[in-house]
Amino acid sequence: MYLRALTSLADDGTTTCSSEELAASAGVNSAKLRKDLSYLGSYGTRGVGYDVEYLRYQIAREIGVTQDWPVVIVGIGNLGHALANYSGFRSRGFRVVALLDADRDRTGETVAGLDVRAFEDLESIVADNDVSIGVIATPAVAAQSVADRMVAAGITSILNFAPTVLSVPDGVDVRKVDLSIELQILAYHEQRKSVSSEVVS
Amino acid sequence: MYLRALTSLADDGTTTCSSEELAASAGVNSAKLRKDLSYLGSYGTRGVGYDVEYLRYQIAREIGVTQDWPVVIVGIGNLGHALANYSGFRSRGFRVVALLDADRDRTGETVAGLDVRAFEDLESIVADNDVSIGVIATPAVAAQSVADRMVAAGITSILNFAPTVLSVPDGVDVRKVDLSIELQILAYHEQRKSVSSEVVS
DNA sequence: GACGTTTTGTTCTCCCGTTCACAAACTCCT
DNA sequence: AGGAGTTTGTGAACGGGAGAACAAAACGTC
Ligand SMILES: NC(=O)c1ccc[n+]([C@@H]2O[C@H](COP(=O)([O-])OP(=O)(O)OC[C@H]3O[C@@H](n4cnc5c(N)ncnc54)[C@H](O)[C@@H]3O)[C@@H](O)[C@H]2O)c1
Ligand SMILES: NC(=O)c1ccc[n+]([C@@H]2O[C@H](COP(=O)([O-])OP(=O)(O)OC[C@H]3O[C@@H](n4cnc5c(N)ncnc54)[C@H](O)[C@@H]3O)[C@@H](O)[C@H]2O)c1
Repeated sequence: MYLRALTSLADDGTTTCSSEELAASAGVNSAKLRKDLSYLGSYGTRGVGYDVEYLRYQIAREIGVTQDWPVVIVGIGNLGHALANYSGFRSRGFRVVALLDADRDRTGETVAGLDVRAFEDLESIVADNDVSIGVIATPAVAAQSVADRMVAAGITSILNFAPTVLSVPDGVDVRKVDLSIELQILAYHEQRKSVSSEVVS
Repeated sequence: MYLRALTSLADDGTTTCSSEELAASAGVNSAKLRKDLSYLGSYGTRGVGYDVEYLRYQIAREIGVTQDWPVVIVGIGNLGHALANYSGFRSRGFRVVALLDADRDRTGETVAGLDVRAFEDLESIVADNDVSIGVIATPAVAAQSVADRMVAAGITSILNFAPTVLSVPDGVDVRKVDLSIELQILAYHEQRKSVSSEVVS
């Protein structure tokens, strides 16, 4: 989030910023921001603030997005199409090297300038491109088996969009994005709002 | 997550489950699960476990997804199309009542059986359908102004996909889904893995 | 009806992230 | 050069979530 805020400040032509300003753009408390940054090193100047470009680079280096990370996307349906077409990944240090789908009808289709390839090609693509990050956008029932194949092929980080809990060996990271649950959380708070207003009225 | 795990168990024909089993399907610790459920009430039976269907209904009721929540999606680009076509929302208590876009070329297009309508129609759609949840899938530059319009129209919960911090009045909930940050988190751990293995070798 | 077994509900403790608050460090002005 | 003003970096206090552990409750068996 700080990286994003800094990039945005740099685009606006800002060269220097205080922890207060940066915290405001990132939407957090300034003390938290300073403590977070202090774990990376002492990149600020007391009485002055932080150099936007310098700090931006330091954070990018710490995260590891100064290099380009190759990524494969498996499951080129509704969501897979959107992800493949998204330009924001490229500009933030990620490069989609392959789109894979089990459906023979989709194989050969071209999405965002890339051919959709057969799921069987996973192993060779991962090996050839040194891919360590995989995205799962298949239906939930297929997700675990896709994850297993990914892990066997050498992928060690998975971003999962399917609404299912994946089990993977130690050493493999999984993050999941669950849009239905996000909506349900909103609905819960929404319900509580209307309940409490009913009590008032 | 528990709701999803219970639905999945119910689909498998399971009628009763222990906290241990349910925790395993949800991917959490069983003590945590029991404590979480205890906030809702005492729905289990000691020595037996939980009745799957009964507990499922109780959680759904608590969250507020026994009723259908009307939702509007603004920004029918790559991501908006995917969201509109997603059937999982409907089955989890949400109903997409309108798709809105500022681009006149998109207006009139039909996506997932719904006409894409002009962004100007927001106020009347929200009022007519009693919409309280809005999804933002526009570019980042437009997100804040869309959010402002939503709030003015009466929406009080926003799910934001644009990579930007939204500021909204008190009483309005915002949740954001940031896919680039998810990938960056994976990349960070990935980088640390390779650094530590280099030290070993 | 008493006893052993199973499983929940809850207490207690630990740990970690967040925030406050302030000393240290830097700049600028006189 | 020195003092006033500003802003960082960090020690200390706070709060809350997570897990271990156990008492209470239900069930089955004899
Ligand atoms: N579309 C959304 O907006 C959205 C929102 C939330 C969650 N999701 C989740 O994301 C996932 C994908 O959603 P979608 O709408 O794109 O579904 P989809 O059905 O449109 O696409 C799924 C794709 O995966 C492919 N596939 C199926 N099994 C496969 C396998 N074993 N190996 C490789 N590819 C396989 C299918 O051929 C298809 O192209 C689902 O799990 C869904 O629940 C989607
Ligand atoms: N596509 C993805 O997979 C993906 C991934 C991560 C994040 N995002 C984010 O989601 C958002 C949408 O991404 P996308 O790829 O669908 O972009 P897109 O450009 O394909 O679609 C954006 C849509 O929003 C509409 N729009 C623009 N300004 C508007 C306004 N003021 N009011 C209403 N509609 C307006 C445009 O006409 C367009 O149809 C972006 O902020 C993007 O950063 C997308």
